[in-house]
Amino acid sequence: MSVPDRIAELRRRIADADRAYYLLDAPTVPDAEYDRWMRELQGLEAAHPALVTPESPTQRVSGRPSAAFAEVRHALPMLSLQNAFTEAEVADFVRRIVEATGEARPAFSVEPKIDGLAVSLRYEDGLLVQGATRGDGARGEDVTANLRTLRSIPLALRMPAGEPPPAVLEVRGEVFMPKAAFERFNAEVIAAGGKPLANPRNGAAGSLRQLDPGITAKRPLAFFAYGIGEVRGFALPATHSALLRALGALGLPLSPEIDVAQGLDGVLAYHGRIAALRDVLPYDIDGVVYKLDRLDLQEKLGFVARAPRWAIAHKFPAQEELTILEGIDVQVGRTGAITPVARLRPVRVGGVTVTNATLHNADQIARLDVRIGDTVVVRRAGDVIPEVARIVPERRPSGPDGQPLQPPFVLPSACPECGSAIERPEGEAVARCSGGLVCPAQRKQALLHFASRRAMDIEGLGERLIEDLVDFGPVRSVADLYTLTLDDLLAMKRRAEARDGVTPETVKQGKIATRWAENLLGGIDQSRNTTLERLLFALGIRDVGEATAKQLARWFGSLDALMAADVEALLAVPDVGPVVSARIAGFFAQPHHRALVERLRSHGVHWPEGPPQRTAEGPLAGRTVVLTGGLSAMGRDEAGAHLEALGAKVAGSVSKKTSLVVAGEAAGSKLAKARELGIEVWEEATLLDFLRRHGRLAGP
DNA sequence: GCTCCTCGAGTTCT
DNA sequence: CTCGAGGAGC
Repeated sequence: MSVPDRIAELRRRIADADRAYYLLDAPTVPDAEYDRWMRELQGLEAAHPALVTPESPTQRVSGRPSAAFAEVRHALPMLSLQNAFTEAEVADFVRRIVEATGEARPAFSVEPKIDGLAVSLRYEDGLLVQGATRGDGARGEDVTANLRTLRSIPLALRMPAGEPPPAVLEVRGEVFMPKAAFERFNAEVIAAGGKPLANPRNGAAGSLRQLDPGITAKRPLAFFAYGIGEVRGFALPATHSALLRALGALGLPLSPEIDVAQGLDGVLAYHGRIAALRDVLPYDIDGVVYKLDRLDLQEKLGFVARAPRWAIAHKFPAQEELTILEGIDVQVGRTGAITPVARLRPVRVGGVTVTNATLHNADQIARLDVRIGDTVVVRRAGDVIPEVARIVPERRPSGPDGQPLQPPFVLPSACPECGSAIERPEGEAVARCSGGLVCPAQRKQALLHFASRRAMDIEGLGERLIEDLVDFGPVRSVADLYTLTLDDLLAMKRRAEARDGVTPETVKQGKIATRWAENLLGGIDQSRNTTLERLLFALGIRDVGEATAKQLARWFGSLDALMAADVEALLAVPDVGPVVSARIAGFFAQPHHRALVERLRSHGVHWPEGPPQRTAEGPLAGRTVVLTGGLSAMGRDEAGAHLEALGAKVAGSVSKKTSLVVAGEAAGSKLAKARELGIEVWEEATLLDFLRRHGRLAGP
């Protein structure tokens, strides 16, 4: 056998073995044999460098660490999917498809929704030339070198003999870390004294973003294909399921659970079947995906705001786990609100480790009847925030008499931070510390709020620094921030470090260590230049949030006009009723609040003032707009500011009164609601076009 | 007085 | 995101 033939044979055997091992999970050759082939191939290639090709299995690790990842523009955007959490939502989805297509019982290509990260593989003339992350859907990162190290990703498409490869074939799919491989990998890392990966999903994402492909190569990653992007010179079959089979024939790995289901009952049965398999599947999933099978019908249905109308992700209900409630702490908020927080024995729920969960208030504790030591069900609801769903009464620790060891939990009657009485007004759910700004916790929260991005936006002033400023520095009220000197800050730092028993870095390192203090002073200085609405919000008047502050600023135009307004004048402001109006008037009636405002002014805090603006003007006057999802060209705030400048009222939630919804990337429940109510929806491009036409944006 | 809309406030983890 | 409660309209 000639050397080129032998090389070709070895490459084919290795590729087949890779496929069997990673895709079919059924090794066909012993590891030793595989290693022998690989070594032989490496030897032959070393002796005949001219025969080395990029798609040879020896070339998976290119070895050259890239400095950073280049940006890749996807030829066709990588789409997001609508989500459904209930059978009713799926029924709606199927009904819409039935109505739009006239098919009584449409066929769906169905697959598990793998919890990994989406990538796009670009094959040109049959060879893998580029691999990219999803990014924002339009642009991702070039991670070709890293993806090449995945043994389940073919470097070259396996074409049937005599058939030419497609000129371009972009394959979309999911990179993930199989559960068993994740456990094995972490066990090894821990044994070696390293830091384990948090969960398979993050492990996969982190591995792909390694600058050194050599590291990625050591991570047990796998890939499943689920769709395509740009295609040239490749005859598309009639259905999505046939397309997937075709990808499989080209050597691309597919989830073995892929199937075809007919109609609503079919997809729901599939959902049930996969949910039952969830724990035994070798990879993490968070739901299943239904795609209308016929490609011609897919095209007919089209897209809404970057999500196809012909596909939906049917998510599994929030995951629940059992753990032990080790204690209940109480936190004091900016308004004095007392919030009980459950301290939990750390538990992994839906991919993240949960140690805290809010218990909201005393009513919630009573409703749940949680006691320290109880076994509780922790759930990650609404995708993110963990909550204690219920307790497991059978597991409550009890004494020999059968009585619970722990009494029911009662909120303390004195504030843990300042000792002031905790009061709960009749009929209200929240209890509050009565200490006001005497309470250090409230003072710190007030400062944090004042400095926050949406208020005065003081860069460099975070939670940690505020702790020290209040405990060891001269800061008692927000106005004190504007008289701070470098010496104050360094003295404060020394005291804080002395308490912590740290060698004073300020002394040790001299000038370098003053950098943070200079940055903070710079941040404070910049915040002097602000707007009336930011200042009003920053003052932290109860029930005056961003929206109300904006209304007040517009209505009165100047701070003096607002401060001079009585309860009656305030009632005339939109969205201000008796409660809020009394709070505002009450706030400014207090001499120390008036003095605070004067101090801020005299220390250079300033903002533009103007005449009252009590009516909206512009092309969007009278329209209420809601922004949802992520925009790529600008932030949501920025878009909102543009819309307001054109006369729109920008609201936070969708209702009958909403006249327009702008849906960006990964828009969720608000978009769904807008559709349900039949409200006009714009995608980002429409918005940008509109802004351009009204002179809010330059260029095309 | 009832009901629907909004807004405010608080929260978790990476 | 969710809950509670204020505002506004009927």
